[in-house]
Amino acid sequence: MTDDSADESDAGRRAPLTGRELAKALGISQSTISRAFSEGATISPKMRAKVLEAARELGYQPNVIARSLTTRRSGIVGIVTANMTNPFYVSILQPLARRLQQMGLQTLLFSVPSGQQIDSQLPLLLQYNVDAIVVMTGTISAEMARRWADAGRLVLPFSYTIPELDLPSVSCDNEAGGRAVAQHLVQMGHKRPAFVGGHPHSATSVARGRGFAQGLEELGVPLFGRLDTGEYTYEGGYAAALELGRTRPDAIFFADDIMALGGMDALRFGLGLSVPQDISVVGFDNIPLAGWPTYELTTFAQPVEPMIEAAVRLLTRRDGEAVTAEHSALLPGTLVQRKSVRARGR
Amino acid sequence: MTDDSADESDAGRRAPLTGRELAKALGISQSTISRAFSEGATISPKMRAKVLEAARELGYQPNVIARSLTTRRSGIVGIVTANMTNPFYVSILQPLARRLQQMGLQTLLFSVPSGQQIDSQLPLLLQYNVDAIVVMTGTISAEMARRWADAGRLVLPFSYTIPELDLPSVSCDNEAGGRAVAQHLVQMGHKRPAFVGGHPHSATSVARGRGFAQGLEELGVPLFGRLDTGEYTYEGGYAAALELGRTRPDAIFFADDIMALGGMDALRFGLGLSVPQDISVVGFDNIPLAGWPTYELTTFAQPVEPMIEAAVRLLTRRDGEAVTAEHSALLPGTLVQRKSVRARGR
DNA sequence: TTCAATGTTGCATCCGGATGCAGCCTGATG
DNA sequence: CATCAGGCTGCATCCGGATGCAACATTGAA
Repeated sequence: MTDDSADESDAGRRAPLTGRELAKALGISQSTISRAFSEGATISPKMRAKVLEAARELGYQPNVIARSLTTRRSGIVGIVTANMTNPFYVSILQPLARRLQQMGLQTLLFSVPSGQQIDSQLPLLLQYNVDAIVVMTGTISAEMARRWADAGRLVLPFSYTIPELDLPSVSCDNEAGGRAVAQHLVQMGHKRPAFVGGHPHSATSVARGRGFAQGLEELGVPLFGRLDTGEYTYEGGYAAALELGRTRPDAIFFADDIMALGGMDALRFGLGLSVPQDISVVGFDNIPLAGWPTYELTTFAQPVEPMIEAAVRLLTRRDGEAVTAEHSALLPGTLVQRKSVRARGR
Repeated sequence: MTDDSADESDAGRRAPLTGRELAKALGISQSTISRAFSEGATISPKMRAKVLEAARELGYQPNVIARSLTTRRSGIVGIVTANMTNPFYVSILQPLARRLQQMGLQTLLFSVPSGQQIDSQLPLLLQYNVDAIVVMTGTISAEMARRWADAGRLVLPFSYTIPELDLPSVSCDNEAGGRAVAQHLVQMGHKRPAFVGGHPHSATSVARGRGFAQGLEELGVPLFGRLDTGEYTYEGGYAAALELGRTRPDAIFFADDIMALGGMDALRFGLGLSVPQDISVVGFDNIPLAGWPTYELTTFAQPVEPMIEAAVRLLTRRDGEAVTAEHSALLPGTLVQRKSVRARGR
């Protein structure tokens, strides 16, 4: 634009251009630069265009850190996760991160020991002016949740809920899913269906188990057996299936896919049973592995896409609108029938 | 401590305590607070203790954002990844993130479309004053790499290298791995070994393939077939195995495990072959799935732990010491023998 | 043509910590 | 007891943008 802009664009310069430098080059004030880059600021369209054009030319971009110092917003969303070995979480994490990126948000990954209270980690995240956190695991104290709400920060349990707190959450309708599985199994003629949960107190596991048990009860089939020691892992599912399998159920519903796969391997290799000839297996999540020919696992699919969209919508709300439990999204999933369930004659 | 500290600790306060507030409460200056929290600052041990104690009591923690504005360091490490569906990356990401956390560093997750140049994303990361980036995929232009080096930022290719650039990197000795696989297969009596790579130009795939080919050559066994269309995915491996399998090799070495698993399924379910009776399969990485009883995949294990330690060591270097390609860590892996390779008689 | 209302821009200051420099205090030395 | 060095602390200012308020420009109406 102006003449002395030339040396500013010198490729050799180290530090990135600051707003004041750009302002000087254009003969205007730093405030104007700032306004050109903020949405609703009072600035003439002509001036804004001029600034943006010059910025593009000279490679100026507002420094996010400095900005967040005053705005107290960072454009960063924290994601708290444990157990990333579970493919389901990965199949969430990847698209979620990418969607957030598209919306101009960054993703700060936070890995916590499985099942633990995450309170102790949160102040640290607050330090980074994280705008919101998506919690895929663990529990939060009411006290800490309140502190975050007070600070205008959204805490969003994803794919599970923390029943005691008034937090919005995004999850699949787990209870309906459990019920759907029960109906399917009964319809296919099963008489001795069993259930393997993740943890006895995990809200997710409890909901799926409850839906399953109620669905069976409604159809007059008793729950043949139950174990809550699957821990949402392959190994846990393997061990649980080994134990439960000896009692000869004719079907096992696992509260998630990775446990179901472990369970199938236990039934096949540990007990020498054949799935689905000797026993049917159903999972929950519909991770990619469930479709592999070795497993062909029938499973209740979580609506991953809609869940991510719902989360993104909540995360990109303008402040001011408080977001409470009423904004929760409880989305319906669908039963995906493959080959791990067989009709049993009677 | 002092009397008016009482109302500072009032649980109802919204914004976190600032250094100036804490200073006032203690009757000292903000500079002193700052010094108490920075490593090599000139401050008496007694004063530091007093400040830290009061800080703990009143819940003060220095604001990371403000700090990074002047220091130009943020304590954040960016991790650039594509293809998180590959369990290998997950098995790196999780422990790496946790280790970094232990060192007081945060992890900013950056997901880019697979195989793409990541240049366009990097300025954004620089905006966040990210201290370093760990690149698990993609390529960087020399220009951009230089810009980062100039800014005192470490760019660390992990588990692969970008041959043209003078960057340190952490990876497994892929060529040695390929050679070890060749030796094992020949020793087990294979005469028609084939190779499936990820991409024709991927440095990793090329190195593994070269080691394999050279190893075979040294032992006087010709490479029976080769395909570089595996794309590091299950589906790619499946397709490649289908194609290659028809030519009847007696063993296939896949450049990574996930392709190998796809390949095994293709051989078994697509071609009706039995592994290892009809054909042997070897992978690379040693992901958890490789040990599952359905697969029992023989594979060359990457030394994940040492690789992560090496990365953390490079990432936590004090500045000033330039880190160049000479600091690269090329770590040895080990062949894990399971049941997907069978000795072939004459 | 004049005055007011509206629209733009600049000035000054703030966000929370880091840091160069000056001033103070301590203790050791002569 | 005086003096000087070295160790600590406080003061002032900076990092890069955001923003309330005042000043100025523009436009339209009277």
